[in-house]
Amino acid sequence: MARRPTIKDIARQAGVSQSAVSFALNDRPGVSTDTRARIRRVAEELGWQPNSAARALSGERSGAVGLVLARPAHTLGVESFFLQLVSGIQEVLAAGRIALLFQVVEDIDAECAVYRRWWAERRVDGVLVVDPRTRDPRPALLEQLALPAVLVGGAGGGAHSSVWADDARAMTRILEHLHVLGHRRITHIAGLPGLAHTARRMASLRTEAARLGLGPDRVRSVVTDYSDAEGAAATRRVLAEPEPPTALVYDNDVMAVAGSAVAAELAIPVPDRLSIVAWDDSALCRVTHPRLTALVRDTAAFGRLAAEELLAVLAGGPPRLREAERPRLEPRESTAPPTAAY
Amino acid sequence: MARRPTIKDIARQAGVSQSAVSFALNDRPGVSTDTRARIRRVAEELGWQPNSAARALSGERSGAVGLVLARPAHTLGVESFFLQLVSGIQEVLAAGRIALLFQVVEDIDAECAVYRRWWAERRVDGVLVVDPRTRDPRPALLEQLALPAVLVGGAGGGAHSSVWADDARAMTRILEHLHVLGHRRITHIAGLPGLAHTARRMASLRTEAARLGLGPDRVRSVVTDYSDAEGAAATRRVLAEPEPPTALVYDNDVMAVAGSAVAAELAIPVPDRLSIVAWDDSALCRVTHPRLTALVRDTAAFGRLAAEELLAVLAGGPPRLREAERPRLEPRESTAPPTAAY
DNA sequence: CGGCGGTACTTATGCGCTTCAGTGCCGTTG
DNA sequence: CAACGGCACTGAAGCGCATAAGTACCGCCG
Repeated sequence: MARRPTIKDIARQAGVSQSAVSFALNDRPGVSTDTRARIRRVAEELGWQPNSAARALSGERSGAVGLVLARPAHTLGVESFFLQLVSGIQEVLAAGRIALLFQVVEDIDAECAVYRRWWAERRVDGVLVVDPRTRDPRPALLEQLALPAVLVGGAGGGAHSSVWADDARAMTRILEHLHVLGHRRITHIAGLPGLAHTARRMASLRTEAARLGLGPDRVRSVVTDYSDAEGAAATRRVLAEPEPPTALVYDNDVMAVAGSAVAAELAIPVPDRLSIVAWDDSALCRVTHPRLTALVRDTAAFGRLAAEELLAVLAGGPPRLREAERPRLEPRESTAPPTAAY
Repeated sequence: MARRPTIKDIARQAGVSQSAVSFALNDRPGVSTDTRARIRRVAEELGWQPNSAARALSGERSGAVGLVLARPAHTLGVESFFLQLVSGIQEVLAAGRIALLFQVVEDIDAECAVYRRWWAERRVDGVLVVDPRTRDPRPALLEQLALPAVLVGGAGGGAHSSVWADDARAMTRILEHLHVLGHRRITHIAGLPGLAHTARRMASLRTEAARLGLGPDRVRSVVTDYSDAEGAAATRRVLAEPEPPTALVYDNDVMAVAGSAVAAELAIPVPDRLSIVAWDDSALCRVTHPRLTALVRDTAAFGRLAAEELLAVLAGGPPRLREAERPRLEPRESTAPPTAAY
């Protein structure tokens, strides 16, 4: 591998000491404008870039942050959420020349092990924690390790910053949409019950249903693991009931599409006899026939917000609770008034 | 942040010098079995882990490899391929305590810039290059930088190792399946024409069609950008022709699902009047109705193979061409003999 | 019994950078 | 005019580890 220039090379060529170079390149006082410019020029010419290891070693900053995704292999990858999120995160990180360490593991214990290792190896300056849970061991661990973190989708509170979306309000919005159309029997096909946002959505569903005068016999949640298989199974189950719901709200796009396939298979017309709403929009919702009404969020923006907040925390900022842009309901062909005939 | 133990701490506590500790922990000769065991025990007790920056600085190894994904934002995330691949990659890397730097960028120029930066900053020891192209600037760049690399899905040749899947054979298999069923007018909805594997598939399609005595008027490829939108558009276009194909082969699952939705919309029964095959299986292929016949590959295994090869290259091994497990065609309800009536 | 080779260590140096404690110089001030 | 403070810069130490170059000791042989 070709030898890469160091500040020593720059110092020699510019006729100054190494520390002058370091000062100049890091915008620190103690170097005259002329000298600074000269040093900058030489650095440019030589194509110098700081050696991240050396910088990390002396500066106590690794210049990298971590993100670990704990998902059993079979639920991996059909969701559009993550790559979008990561894409947004990196727009912000790249500007600050921060690298992203990414790891996918099987479960939350492995995730904790990764944090410990990253901490011990000083690999990362901070982490983005996704999929916050109702009973979550991670914040305590990270606090103990004093590893800066931002909870992506967290509810706030505790020592860490959170960025969050207003799930409660979004759920209210969806229910309102369905209620106005005339639906009175609505089932929410929820995701993993342990996840904080699932709990928030379920709670909001109950509250809002009560407000509309609809009891748990008419509006309720059933939980799944987010996979297409469980989404389909849950759909089959509720549609087989004597008084099936006239509308289904799915916690992600994959389950919504799976559910819509089940309806097709059972020859239940959508939206005439069954309305379908997907939480999170993606190409999937537009490739089904009919296309699915979906709750649209700007996931990349969410990622940007999370990354910005992590940078703020790394810069010494206080923990904050930051709300993402409000999601928007995009009505498509899969929701309509329930036909009286059914 | 709590102070993390260093080899100095271990040395003090074990009553030996720092180098003895280094030797002991790195399985190098020059330390007695007893001392080695004692040092190991102390290290264990203190929960010591090597500081990656220090190791990188003195050892010239960063202990990390990189993967960059160049995709325009809108085509991101609906495919199951990547997270599966990454998941497989990490199974192998985690065992060797290698971290993965992951970056998603807009295009290949940005990707090259990332390689340059990683190289200059000594962030990574090597990279995994995905989506090889027919005219690809990346191998030359990486060779110039002397950055070890493995081409994931490459065709071999040149200075780098490749891991690849036998696309030609898989295409032959698909055509054979359709031909046996009686299909004579077949259209391949291909992905991005610049990608090497797309080119391989298209070439194989031509060769095999010729062998079966089917000219380009009956069997051909049309190119897209892999997105659901273009997949749908292409489907609409070819189905509107006077003599539409009786079978469509899609280069990914997303387009196959989009295409199947178009068929539903046009009230073209699948598989009676139109057979559909998806290249790459995922939950998507199982949530449509009918479920899609798909070319199943073990993508995680592909990732493992790629990571293993990269480790081999980093260990000084010669460039090799390694073939992944053969893909398998999984017939489902979307393929059947074309009904004579149509 | 001197020398020799091997084992089991220690000491010292360096990786590339940051940073702190100087040093020399100049202009200002009482 | 001596004392002083500030500026522009240098020198050196140190981050945690790897490693080359010693050193001390032991057993063995001629």
